[in-house]
Parts: sequence; structure tokens; C-alpha cells
Amino acid sequence: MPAKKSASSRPVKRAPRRSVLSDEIYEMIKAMIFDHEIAPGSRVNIDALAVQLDVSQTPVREALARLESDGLIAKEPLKGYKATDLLSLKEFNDLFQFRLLIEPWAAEQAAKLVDNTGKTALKAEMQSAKTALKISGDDQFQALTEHDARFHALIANISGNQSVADSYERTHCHLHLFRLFMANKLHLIEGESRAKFVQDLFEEYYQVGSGQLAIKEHDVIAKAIIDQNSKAARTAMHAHIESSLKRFSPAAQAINKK
Amino acid sequence: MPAKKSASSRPVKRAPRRSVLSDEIYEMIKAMIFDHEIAPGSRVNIDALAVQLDVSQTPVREALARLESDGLIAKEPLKGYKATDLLSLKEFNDLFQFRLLIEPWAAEQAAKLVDNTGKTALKAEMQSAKTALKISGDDQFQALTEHDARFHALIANISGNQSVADSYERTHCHLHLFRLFMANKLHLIEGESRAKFVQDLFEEYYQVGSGQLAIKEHDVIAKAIIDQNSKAARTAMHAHIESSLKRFSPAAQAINKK
DNA sequence: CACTAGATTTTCCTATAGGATTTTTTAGCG
DNA sequence: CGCTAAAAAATCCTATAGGAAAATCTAGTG
Repeated sequence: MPAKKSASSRPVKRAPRRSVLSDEIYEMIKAMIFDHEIAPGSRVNIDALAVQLDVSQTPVREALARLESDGLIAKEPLKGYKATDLLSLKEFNDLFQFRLLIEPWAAEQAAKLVDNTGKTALKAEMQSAKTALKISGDDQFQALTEHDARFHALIANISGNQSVADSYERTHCHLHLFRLFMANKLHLIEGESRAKFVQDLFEEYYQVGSGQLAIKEHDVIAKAIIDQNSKAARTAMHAHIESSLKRFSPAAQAINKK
Repeated sequence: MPAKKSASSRPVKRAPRRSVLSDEIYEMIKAMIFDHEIAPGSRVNIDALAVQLDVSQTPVREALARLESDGLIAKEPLKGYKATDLLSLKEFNDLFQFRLLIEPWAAEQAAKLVDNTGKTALKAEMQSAKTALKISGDDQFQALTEHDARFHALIANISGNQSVADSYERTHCHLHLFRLFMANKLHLIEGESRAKFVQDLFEEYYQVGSGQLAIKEHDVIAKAIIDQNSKAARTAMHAHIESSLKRFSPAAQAINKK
């Protein structure tokens, strides 16, 4: 129906498609989950999604199958897909416990194996963090979250262990944490009773305090890796994750108390 | 073309389907990878697979998308899917290193948290291991491999940490190890120069020695968990994984030397 | 032999129809 | 009015055919 392009006039060679449609759809749906366009726990209608994204069902189905593997969407046979709920308090704690098992080790290895390319990448990522601190509002939190995801993934990669890097990426922890944050935020807008408490929490911890604190902790980790001080890298990473756990814990509790 | 069923004669109410077709296809394709019906590195044609399994493309596509998430199949855009290669020596070592990070911890936690249901399940699984030892040939190796997978998954589950349990399952390590074993076995049949060496290796280590040794190690772990001796469970699991690494290492090296 | 241009194959994507299952609505009965 | 049961609608799942784009192969020309 949509007449996309009539290639008659220009026989010029178009740039080859970088990725296939289903990959793009996968990213689009993931983004929709990320920013609550698809709310936690809500149904995901294949037909509607296909119409909305202006593609047929096939790529949508492939994307949903992959998202299910990622644990971001759950399939109930003959009922349909639904976005997974927000992390329960237990899942939240489990996730951080898991990270404590692999990430301090990854940081230690990274410090042992890092080369100049890795050092440059680390410095660049820390630079982008400083840029993110200049943004304001939810966008800042999103920018910080994305920096956080890249930073931790980078270290997992520098560790040289693909199994570890993959397993970290598949936690999608940045996505889960951002959803937790936004859920609280949206609640706040609706004017719930504990609005003031939550607002204080965010302004104090996430927007300013936590953002800067996390980045300071990242700095310590990055420096230890660049100095190739593996022991320091390990302890710094361990401390950082425990610190993150403490900072995010109130947000996870607030949601689950509902 | 295939006249499946004419539902005209029997209006009897069929039992409600337990799972959807795409799930079944997913398991079937995984099984085909498991036993080398789909060889490592070989192309996987969607059309051919759909015809072979006598279903349409749709469920095959969904299954392949999930298998790609699992790392069992790789997609090259606009070229098609192909089964992933066998583990390189590095990937093999990385995988075991990863297991060393999470499984000793899982065993420790399991010992702390295990209840009667868990203890019963552990005992039952150890019983099935003893049964597997009575089988002979490749079937025995497969039975032992499957016991191994269930045993480790069970402990990961008893640990109570879903993130840990999921990440263990997603390593698909039993599948990778079995593929490695079969690849060596098939090579052996083709009468390569080192056939004798490989044969000795397997008879000595896998069929009798390794099988029984692994199960003795499993016994130690199971007992420690049932006794709720968390420290012993951790060290036993650690020793078992290192022991497995040593046992399988020659198989991984043989393939990669090719 | 090197290179370009067309033909073939492969793969991805679309469209649509119909069967199966669940959910919702409506009607009937106590 | 409350409850059960049947009908209707919505949704998911499967099947199939065919078009579009890319990759690969083939052949002809300088």
C-alpha cells in the first residue's frame, strides 16, 4: 500500500541494507519496553504492533521470540505475549548478587589483560559520562543508565571472556533499572501518597547524588584497570555494585510495596 | 500436499494442545544440533527445514530466532542461518571459567537453602545417574551428559537465584560438550591418524573412567548439600568443575588442532 | 586473463485466509 | 437479582504463495 520508492528514475546503487528488518524491529520493540511505551505487564498484540510499525507479522514474531529469550517478554501459549513485570524485590536482589559473582572477576581480568585500545575506550566512555552529567531531567537519567550499560559491558569485553560478557549483556540490567525508575516516576506524577518521599529519593539519589557518585565509582574502576592494578579493580567493582544495590534498593522496594 | 487429518469423521474433542508448535520445533531443531544431524558450521535453510519437519516457515523462523539468542545458531543477514562452530579451545576454557564463577556459589547457597523437596530431587537425580552407568556406547555418554545437565541445573535452581539458574541454562554447556565428543567420535570413525589416541581417550576417560568419576564427584556434592554443609558443597563443586575441565580438555584440543 | 553485465539462486519479507482457543457478551433459568 | 450456559468476538497460530532484494554464478568481451 505505501508506495515506498520508485526506483525507475535513479538506477544509482543504493547502499546495502546494514541489517535486516527483523533486527530493526527487535530494537524498536526493545526501545518501546525501555521507555514504558509498552508498560510492564501489559499485553502485546502482534497484529497491532505490526500495523503500528508498518511491517508484516513475520518480523514482529521473530523479534518477540528473541525478546522472550532475553526475558523481556513472556509468552503464554494461545494467549499472547506480554511484557514482563517489573523486577520483584527478590529478582532485583538476585540480579545484583549475580553481578557480584561475575563483574568483580571481570574487572580483575580486564586489569590484567587490557591493551591500549581498551584503555582508550575506557577513557572515552568516562568522557561521555561527564557529558551525561550536564543533561537534566529524565534524559539525564537515561543517558547515565546507557553510559552505565556501556561501561560495564566494556569491562566485561576487555576481560576477554565471551561467556562472561554475554551473560552480563543478557541480564539487561540497565533496562530493568530504568524501567524501575520510570515506573516510580510515573507513579509520582499520578500523585500517590508517598509522592514526596519518592521525589526526594530521586532528586537526592538519582538525578544528582547517585549519578555523580556512580561516575566517581566508575572513575576509580577505570583508573585501576588502566593502571593494570587487578586487585584494586576487583575491589572497586565489588564496592560499586554493592553501592548501586543500596542506591537502587529503595526504588525496587517502593514499587513492590504497592 | 500431505493430507494430515480429515476431521470430518470424528467430531471428538481433541485434548488441548500442551504447547505451541513453535516450541516443539525449537526443541526439535535443538535436538538436531545436539546429535549432529545439523553439523557444526553448516548452513540451515529455512525452507528445507520447514519441509523436512512438515510445518510452515513461521514456526521455524521463531525457533531459529530463539536459537540465535541461545548462541546455538548464528544469523548472517541476507545470507541465512548457520549452526555455530564447535567450541574453540579458548571458548571452551572461557565457558568453564564462567561456570567456576557461578556454580560453586550456587552449590553453597543450595546447601544453605535446600528443603526436603530439594533433597528428594537430588537423591532421585543421583539414582538416575546410576542407571545411566549401566548403558553402553554413545547412548551412555548421552545419558551421562543429560544427567550432568539436569544435576547442575537442579543445584542452580535450589540455590534460589533465578538469574544464576538462567545464566547456567543458557550456557548450554552439556550440548556443547556433547557436540565436541561426537565430533571426535565421528572423526574417529573416518580413521584419522590419531584415531587410536582418541579412542583410548574416550574409553579411558569418558565411557568408564570419566563417567564414574563425574558421578562420584556429583555424589560428594549432593551429600554436602543434603547435609547442608555449605562450605563443603562449594569446594566440592569447585573441584568437580576443575576436574571436568581437565577431563574434557583433550577432546577440545583434539578438535582444534585439526 | 581481467572485468563487466546479465541470469539464476537464495533469502527475506509481505499478504492473506482460515482454523483453534480464549475471552466477552448475551440470553435464559431458578 | 445471581448464576449457568451458549453464542459472538477477539486473538493467536498456522499455512501458503509470491514479490523484492541481495548474493552468487555464468558468460561474453576487450
